[in-house]
Amino acid sequence: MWKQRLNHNCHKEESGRIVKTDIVCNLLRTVIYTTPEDLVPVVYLSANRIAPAHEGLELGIGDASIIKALAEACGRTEQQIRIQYKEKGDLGLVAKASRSSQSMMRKPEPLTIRKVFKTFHLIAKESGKDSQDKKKNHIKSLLVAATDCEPLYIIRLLQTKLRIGYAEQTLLAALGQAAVYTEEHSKPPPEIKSPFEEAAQIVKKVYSVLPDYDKIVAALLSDGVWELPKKCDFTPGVPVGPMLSKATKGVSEILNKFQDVEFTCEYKYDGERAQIHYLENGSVEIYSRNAERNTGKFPDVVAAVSRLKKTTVSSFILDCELVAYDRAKQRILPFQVLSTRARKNVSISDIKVDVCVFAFDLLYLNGQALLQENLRIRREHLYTSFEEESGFFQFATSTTSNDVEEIQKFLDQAIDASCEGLIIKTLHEDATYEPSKRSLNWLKLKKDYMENIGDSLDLVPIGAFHGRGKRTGTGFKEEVLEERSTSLRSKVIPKPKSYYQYGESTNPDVWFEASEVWEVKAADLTISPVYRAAVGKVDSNKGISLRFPRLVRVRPDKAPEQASSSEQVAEMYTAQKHNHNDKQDDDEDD
DNA sequence: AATGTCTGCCC
DNA sequence: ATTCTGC
DNA sequence: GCAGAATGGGCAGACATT
Repeated sequence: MWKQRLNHNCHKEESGRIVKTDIVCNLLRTVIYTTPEDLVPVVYLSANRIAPAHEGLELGIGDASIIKALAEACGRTEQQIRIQYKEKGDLGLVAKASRSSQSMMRKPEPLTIRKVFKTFHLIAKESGKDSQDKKKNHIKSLLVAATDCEPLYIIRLLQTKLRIGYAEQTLLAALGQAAVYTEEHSKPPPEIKSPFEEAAQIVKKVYSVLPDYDKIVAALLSDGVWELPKKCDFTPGVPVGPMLSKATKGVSEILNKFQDVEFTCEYKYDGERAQIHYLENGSVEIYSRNAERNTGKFPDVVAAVSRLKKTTVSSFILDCELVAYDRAKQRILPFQVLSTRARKNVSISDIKVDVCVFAFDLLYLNGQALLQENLRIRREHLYTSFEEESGFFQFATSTTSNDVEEIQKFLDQAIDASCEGLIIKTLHEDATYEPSKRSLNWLKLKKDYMENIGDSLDLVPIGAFHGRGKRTGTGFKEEVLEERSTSLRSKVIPKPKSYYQYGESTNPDVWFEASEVWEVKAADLTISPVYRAAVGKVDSNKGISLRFPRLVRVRPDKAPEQASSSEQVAEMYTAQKHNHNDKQDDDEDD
């Protein structure tokens, strides 16, 4: 009764989301008709997940462990596997090409979805001494039993990189469509014109407020897709997908998009997104942008919101940014400082980096969902539900204006206040909270999105790593990438020049002669434990690196000698608002 | 006990 | 995080 | 415009190794 085979996943050659959705839809229909009890594992594997994000279950397996398992399973050295990985650019393909050398007395049982899913859970649950060996052995057992294209997909599932143009949104659509086909419970309501399309939207929306396949699959099987929103609603205690924003290039684009509607501008704080659930029974949970449970990392935040909620408040869900904060100097601290905080089972007395909550939205209050309310209403509830306390809990600074110069000025103020920029939100029109949707409703404006503004450096490529896919992603269009690759191929040198400065653990696949100049944009400059640009200028041992680096353009008009100098890089670092500490100077250059 | 490697998760 | 690409 | 797949820096924590 549980014979769904893993190689249902072998649809790499198909192109187009519609076709892929149909294929998965048919798989799901088959499972629903034949072995509905398998639908949960089928859906999880198909989503390339093992549990809801907020449950914190992780495989704890990466390329290194996979290479080790692969080497043992096919009787080869790790080095051989690594070389082949470089050739093929895909560990799954390496697995597929390797025949297991494990001598089996008997052919192992064929793999089933259930078996694979179960094994993934066993892998996730191994911990403590020798756990890495145990995880590796679980992987080997899967590889030994795998046939046809199964090794390929087992490895890719373990890497969480299916790379077949198929991911969560396609699964959700397929799930909705399959439910329409297999509807036994109720016909589509008469007002519904395109049931497949609408069923897909229903499942996506439900998943965005209740990201839990166990619950959704159970409800689909028992009551059907048209009842799904009633059975699976937003639930306090379970994280909602946080509303996201879209990048814009400048104030004029914003005025363009929000021509005749009222909007507000808020500081965009540089910290960690947090969704704080406070339930009637007094329990508190803090979730990250990606729905990870972070409660144990922020006991100070739990205390702050509990203390600063007004007495009329019995439950809430708060959307906010947690920002490192120096209470003595009343200053926001950089993200890099926040990231040094301890993460597990933190005691308030051990906290070394204080945090201020900057609150900007309220999704739930005293038993009532606010998601469907306009921002104006939600924000009023927010303001009346909490007491501000400097350095502990503050409302995000905001202003309401549609004047170009005022907004520009407000952006400058935000940057001066150590923020990344602004978030712009409508107050009435399209102003409901849309979980997970990268809708137009929220726009973000950062200096580094604006042309000719923000930090931009002229850099010389001196080393490179081989990519592992067909396309690449940090400012290189395919054509430019091809050009640069061709041009630099003739500049490859066997060893780095004696004057190159690089960390011991920096081992590029190829080194280049200094030959061309690239203009690179970044959001920030940071002190780096690995890179050595301008080493000694700002920190005696560490260099400077870029946050969110991307290629803007190649500068054929510039020679390597005209690239940004160490002095310039150090200056740019020091010029950043945060970095007005006092440090000494030293020697050297790039 | 100290150091190194790997992983997950922030941005 | 940002950016690019096929649909 | 959506969805997916590429890509970046840097930190703590868990284990493994020395």
